Formats: sequence, C-alpha cells, structure tokens
Amino acid sequence: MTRVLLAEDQGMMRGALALLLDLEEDMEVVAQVASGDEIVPTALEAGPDVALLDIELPGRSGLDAAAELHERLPSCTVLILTTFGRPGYLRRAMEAGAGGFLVKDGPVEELAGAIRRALAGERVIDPALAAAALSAGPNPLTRRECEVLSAAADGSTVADIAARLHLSGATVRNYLSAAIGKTSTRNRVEAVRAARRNGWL
Amino acid sequence: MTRVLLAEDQGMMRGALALLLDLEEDMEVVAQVASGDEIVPTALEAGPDVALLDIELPGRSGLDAAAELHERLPSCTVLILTTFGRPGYLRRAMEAGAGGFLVKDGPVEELAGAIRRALAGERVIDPALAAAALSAGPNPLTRRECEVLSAAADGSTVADIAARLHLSGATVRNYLSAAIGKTSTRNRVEAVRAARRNGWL
DNA sequence: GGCCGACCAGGACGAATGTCACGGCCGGGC
DNA sequence: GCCCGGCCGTGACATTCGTCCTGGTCGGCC
Repeated sequence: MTRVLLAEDQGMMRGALALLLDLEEDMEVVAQVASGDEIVPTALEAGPDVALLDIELPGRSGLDAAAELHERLPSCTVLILTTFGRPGYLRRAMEAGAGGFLVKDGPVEELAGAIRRALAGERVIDPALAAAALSAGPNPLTRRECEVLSAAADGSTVADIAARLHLSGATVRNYLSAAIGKTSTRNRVEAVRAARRNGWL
Repeated sequence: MTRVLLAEDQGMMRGALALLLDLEEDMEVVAQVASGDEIVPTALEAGPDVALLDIELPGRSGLDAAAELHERLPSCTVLILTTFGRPGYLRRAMEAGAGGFLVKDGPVEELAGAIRRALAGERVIDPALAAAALSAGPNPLTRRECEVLSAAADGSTVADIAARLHLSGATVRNYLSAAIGKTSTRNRVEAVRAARRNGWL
C-alpha cells in the first residue's frame, strides 16, 4: 500500500485528488495539508511513501519544502504538481531531489501512473517541458536582483523598495536596470512578468 | 438524472470534478469543455440541466458565456465555479442570471449539494462573499478606462496602448490618470492590481 | 598577488509618467 | 432647451523612471 501526502491549497482540488487517489487499489492518502509550512512536520509524523506537492502555497514554497523533505525523509519520493510549467520551477525541483514534475493540465488518468513510475525510480517529466527548461538556461539574476524585482511586482516605487530592503534609492534603481537588461525587457513591469514566466521569482 | 456540463481549463481539475460528480447517484456529466468558446455550442447540442463554468478560461470569459447561455437555454441552471471570489465577478454572475457562485476553496463535499440546491431554485452564494460584493460597490470605471487599464497590465507604454486602441497618447494618459484616481492608487501598476482584485477587468 | 563578480552608493541626463486645466463632440435625462 | 457624463484631444508642468558612468568593499578563485 502506497502512503501519500497531499499538499494543495485549493480545497476543491485537494479533496478531488484525495478521493481520486483513494479510489486506486494500491494507494492511500494518509495526510492532507493546505499550506507550505505544514508539509515537513506533517510528513515527519505521517511518514508517507510519496509527497505530492503544489509549488505556490500560502506560507512556505513547495519547492523549499521539497528540498528539506528530501534531506530529512529520504525514504519519501517527492512529486511536484503545479499549475505552471515554468522552466525555473522544473530546474529547482530537480535540484531539490524531486522524483517527478507534473502540471495540472493533462489528464487525471496519468496521475496514478506517474506516481507509480516515480516510486519505481523513474524521473517523471514532460519531455517538452524539459526541453523548454534546458533552452531557457539557468536564472541569470542575482539574489538581490530577484528580491528587488519581487518587491517591485506590486507597483511599489523606488523609494518604497529601498525602504523595505534597507537600501539606497540609487542602488535599487541600478538593480532594476540590471534586471531589465538581463531579461531584455523595456521596464520593470515587463521584467517582473518575464522573470515570473521563467520561474525565477 | 441531472445532466451536467463542465467548463474548466485545467485538465486535472476537470477530470477530477467529472469523476466526482459521476460518482453521485443522481448526476451525470454529459459534456466537458476546456475553452470559453465551446460552452454555448456544446450546451445547445448536449442540452444539460446544469452548467458548471469556470470564469477565467482561454477564449471567451465564462461570465460572457453564462449570460448568453441563460438567454438561449433558459432550462439550464448556470453555476459559476471560480478560483477567486472577486466582488465584481459575483456581481456580474448575478446579472448574467447565474443560479450560484462557488469558489474553488471550500470542501468538495459541498459541490453536489450546491448543485442540487441551485436546481431547486435557490441562489447559492457564500454569505461572506455577498457582503464583500455589496460593500465594495459597483464598478466605478468606465468602459474605456477598463480597456486602457487592461492594455496597461502587461507593462505596455503609453504609446503602445495608444496604438493598440487607436487613441492619442494624451488621451491614454488621461484615462490612466482617471483610473488611478478612482482606485485611490499611486500609479498604473497599483491601479491594475486594485481593479483586478475587485473583478473589474 | 591579480582577477572577477556580487554588493552598495552617488551624480547626471533624457525619456516616460502622472496631474491639471482647458477645449470639443455626442447622447440621454429633466 | 439645458445640464450632465462619457468620450477624445492638446499643452504645460513636476515627478518618477531608466541608463550610464563613477566609485568603493568584500569574498572566492587561479
């Protein structure tokens, strides 16, 4: 019997997936969580064979939790299940030791099969997605550039960002300019969108 | 037997919901579509008793389709199922003649019950959401202001927007300024976010 | 040691943005 | 008829944004 942990914030999606997996003869959902912070503690307690994690969760990111889980509970195979097949997400998932990367498009029928293949040691990845991740290359932005870009996403002014990150306005402007250049965009808004699309934030 | 049409772009969500509803004794999913453009034609062909529609779909909006469906197939009860409980969405759904408005949070167990209550003539709405929609008031933005704001969402410059909408740059700036004022924000990015949050775009 | 990249900051400059006042046209309501 | 609001445009103005150049510190690598 394969014991499954489910991390997904949308209640309806989580419930539907749990019901779906419980219908499988050889699977059993032993824990469900709705936030990223609960993943590791719950997993350590429940000891699942497989963790099916969303990335964009309230609290901690699913990718973060995946990395820690892989280290502290190596017996548990981590599978990422996300809405967006962003190249950077896939890359980070692989670096975090994930056994597979699934997108929420694609038929439900594949889900159980993907879990079984991952348990068998196979790396379950959509080939088209893998190609996109490789062609996109690694994240060219430095940590600071990512932080500044994230802080700019909500329409904050330079002064706002500077205050929030304890920097000078001039420094913030320079980081933004660098990020705009590296993303080949025209302004901070386009830069944020490009970075998001690639999974760099 | 209640015949259900399902409109949802995420394959996994769509499949899981279909499976879930088919498990109910008195329900039967007779059609599934993944884009907004397919809703009305498919519904006219399949003749469902209930249409469960997502709002943010590729192609046409689910709210648009709901309005036309309510007019051309009055025998079909329209239920909106959306990720975001934006006040403006709820308002537009009610104006489109929807029989209910559900958010994808909240437990799956309620779904079938909500459908049955809507079929019985009840208006199924989360009370907290209804209160939020009323307190937020109607959309203060004019049609043009909405269009300009939507066009500005992707980081386009004033010149870009002007070209796209066949307007003068000065006019675009005036509309943006008006939208910024009405949303009590400081710049176009914040205005776009505020308008989106309220479901005005 | 030299080299490089990330990090931080300042100044100067042109371009874009946001605000305001001012016009005009049209259609609907009183 | 008059008034009002939506629509479209212009010009002027201060502010912000984005670019470029300059400078500095620090740690890692060869």
